Amino acid sequence: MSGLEVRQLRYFVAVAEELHFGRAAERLGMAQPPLSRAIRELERQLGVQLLERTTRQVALTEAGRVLLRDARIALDAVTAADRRVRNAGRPAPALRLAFKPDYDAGLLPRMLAEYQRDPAAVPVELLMGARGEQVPALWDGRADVAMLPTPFDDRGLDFEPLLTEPRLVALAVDDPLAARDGLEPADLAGRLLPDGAPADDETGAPPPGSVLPPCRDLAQIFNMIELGTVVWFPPLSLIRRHRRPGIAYRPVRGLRPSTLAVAWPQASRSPAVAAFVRAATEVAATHTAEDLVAP
Amino acid sequence: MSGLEVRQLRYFVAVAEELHFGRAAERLGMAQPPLSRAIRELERQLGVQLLERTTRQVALTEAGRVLLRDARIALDAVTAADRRVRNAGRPAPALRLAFKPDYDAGLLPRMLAEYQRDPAAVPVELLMGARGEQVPALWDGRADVAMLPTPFDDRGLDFEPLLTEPRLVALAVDDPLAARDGLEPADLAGRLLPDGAPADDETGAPPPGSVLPPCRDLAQIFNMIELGTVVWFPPLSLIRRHRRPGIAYRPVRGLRPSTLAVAWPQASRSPAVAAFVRAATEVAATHTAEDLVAP
DNA sequence: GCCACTCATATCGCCACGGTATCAATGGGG
DNA sequence: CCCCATTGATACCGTGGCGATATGAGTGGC
Repeated sequence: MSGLEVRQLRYFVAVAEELHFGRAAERLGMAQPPLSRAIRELERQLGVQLLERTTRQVALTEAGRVLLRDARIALDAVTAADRRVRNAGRPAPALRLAFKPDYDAGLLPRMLAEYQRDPAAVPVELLMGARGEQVPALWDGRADVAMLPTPFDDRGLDFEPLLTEPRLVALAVDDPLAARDGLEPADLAGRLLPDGAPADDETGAPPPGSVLPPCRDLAQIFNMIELGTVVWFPPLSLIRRHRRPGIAYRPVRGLRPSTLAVAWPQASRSPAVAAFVRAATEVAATHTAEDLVAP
Repeated sequence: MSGLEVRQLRYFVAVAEELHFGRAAERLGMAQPPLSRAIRELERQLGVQLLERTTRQVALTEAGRVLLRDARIALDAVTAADRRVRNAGRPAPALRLAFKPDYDAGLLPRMLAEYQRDPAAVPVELLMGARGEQVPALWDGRADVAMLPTPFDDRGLDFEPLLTEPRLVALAVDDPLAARDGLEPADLAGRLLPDGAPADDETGAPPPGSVLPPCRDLAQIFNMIELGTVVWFPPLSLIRRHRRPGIAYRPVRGLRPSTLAVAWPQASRSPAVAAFVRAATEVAATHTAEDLVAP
C-alpha cells in the first residue's frame, strides 16, 4: 500500500511553504532534525526528489509543486472529514452557514425563516467571514453551505445562483468624477481597493504600487472613500442599507453586475443543505418578483 | 489540531464496509483486538459514536455514515497525491489516459496523433478500464484525464463534451421485435443488460430479479444478444466497427443519444492535460464536420 | 442450557518518531 | 582571504504508540 500519512503531508506542506526547515519545524512545534529526517524518508518512500537543498537555500522541484497542491487538497479533505463527523455526532447537528455580512442582499433573515419552515431544517450556525473565506470554509468542513458573490473558485463545490443586481461606484461627493455622467472603468483605474473588497473586476488585479493596507471593515472602507483615497463597487442592495451623506453613487458603463449564489460541497448529500438551498432559491425568486413589481 | 490520521481512516472504512471487526482486520492484514482498540480510540478522540455494536451485530450510526463518505473522499485524495507525485517525479512524466475500449468513437488514434503535435505533449499511458472505472481512476490519481460517455459522477471533475451520436438497440436478427417498426423503450424493458454495459438509461436500474452475471466483455455481450437473452444500446460509431450477421440494429423512440466527453480533476493545472483536451476537442470537431459533409 | 461466535480487555514487546548534541557545507563580511 | 554565522544533515538515545497473543464476556442458535 501507499503508506502516505497525514503527518508526512503536514510536514511537507510546512517545509514547502516556508522553504526553510528551521522555520517549518518551529511552525510545527518540533525540532529541525526529525523534520529533515521525515522529509528525507518521504522522498525515499516516494522515490521522488521533492526539494532542492543547499545549506543556504531550499527550493521545490516540479514534483514538489505537484505534491504541495495535492497535499493541501488531501489535508483539507481529512480536516473536513474530522469537522463534519464531529458536527454530525452532536446531539443536534447544525447547518453551518458561511456568509459575508452585507453581501446577502438583505435576504438572510427571510431565508432563515423560510428554511425553518422545512421539516428537514436543523439549527443553523452562522459563520461570518471576510470575502474569500467562505470557499475554504466549505473545503475544510467548517461550513456546510455558503452564500457568496460570484465568481469564486468552485472546485469541489456545487452552487446555484440566487439573484443578480447591478453595482454602482461609490466615491466621495466632492470627487470631480461625481459630477460627471457616463463614467467609464478607465476613469477609476488606479483607485481600486487594494484587497478584500470586490476589486476583482474586469479592471483586473489591484494596483501593484498600492501601499494601502487590505481593509475588510465596511466603516473603514466608507471612510477611505470619503477621503477620496479609493473608490468601490458595492451592489445595489448594500447601498440601500448603508446610505451616507459624504458618499455618492454613480453608474459605471460596463460594470459587471453582482450575482449572489449559494454553494455547498459536491460530496454533500445532506437533506439539511438541500432544504436550505431550496429555501434560499425560493426567497430570492420571490424577492426578484417583488423588484419587478416595485423596482 | 485534528490529529486524524490516514491509518485511522483506513481502519474505519474497512470496519464500516465489512460491518465485522474480524473480517475487517483480516482485510487489513492485522489482528482484531488492535483494530477494535483503534476504532474505540477514534471515537474517543472525535467525541462521536460511529458504530452501534452488540456482540453479534455492528451497525453504522448517522455520524458513522458521514465519516464513511468523507473518509473515502479523503483517502482518495491522499492516494491521488501519492500517485500523482510519483508520476511527476519520473524522468519523463506521462499523461495517463483512462478510457473504455470501443467507447472512443474510433477517434482515439487521431486524438493521440493530434496531441503529440502539441509542444506541451508528454508520453501517454493508456489505462483501459471497464465502464465506471474511469471516474474512480481520476479520483484516486491513477489517471490524469479520461474519455468516457456522459452522464457520469463528475464530483471533483471538470469535463468537456466532445461529440454526441445516436444509439440504436442491438437485438437478435430472429427476434420478433426486429421485424417491428417504431420500437418503444417499454418494449425492451426487462431485457436490459444486468450491469456493466450502458444500462443506466431512462429505463432505470437493471431488473432486480436478473441472475445474469455482470458482463463487461464485448464478445460476450454480442453472444448474449444473439441468444436473444438481452438487448443493448450501443452508439452508432461502435456499431459501424462491430457489424455481426446475427445481430440487427433498430432505432428506438426517445432513446437518449450517447455523448462522449473528456474529463479531468478540477485540481489539475497541468499543461499536458490542457493540451490533450484541446487536441480531443479539435479532433471531435473535425470529425463532426466530416459527418455533416458525408454522413 | 450449552456452544459457537464476536467484540472487549489485559499485557507484552518492538520500533517509529521526536529530542539533544554535533558535524559539515556554504556564503557573506571584515 | 579567512572566519563566522547560518542552515541542513548525522548520530544517538528515550519514550510512547501500535500490533500481537491470550483471555474474558455477552448473545443468539440449536
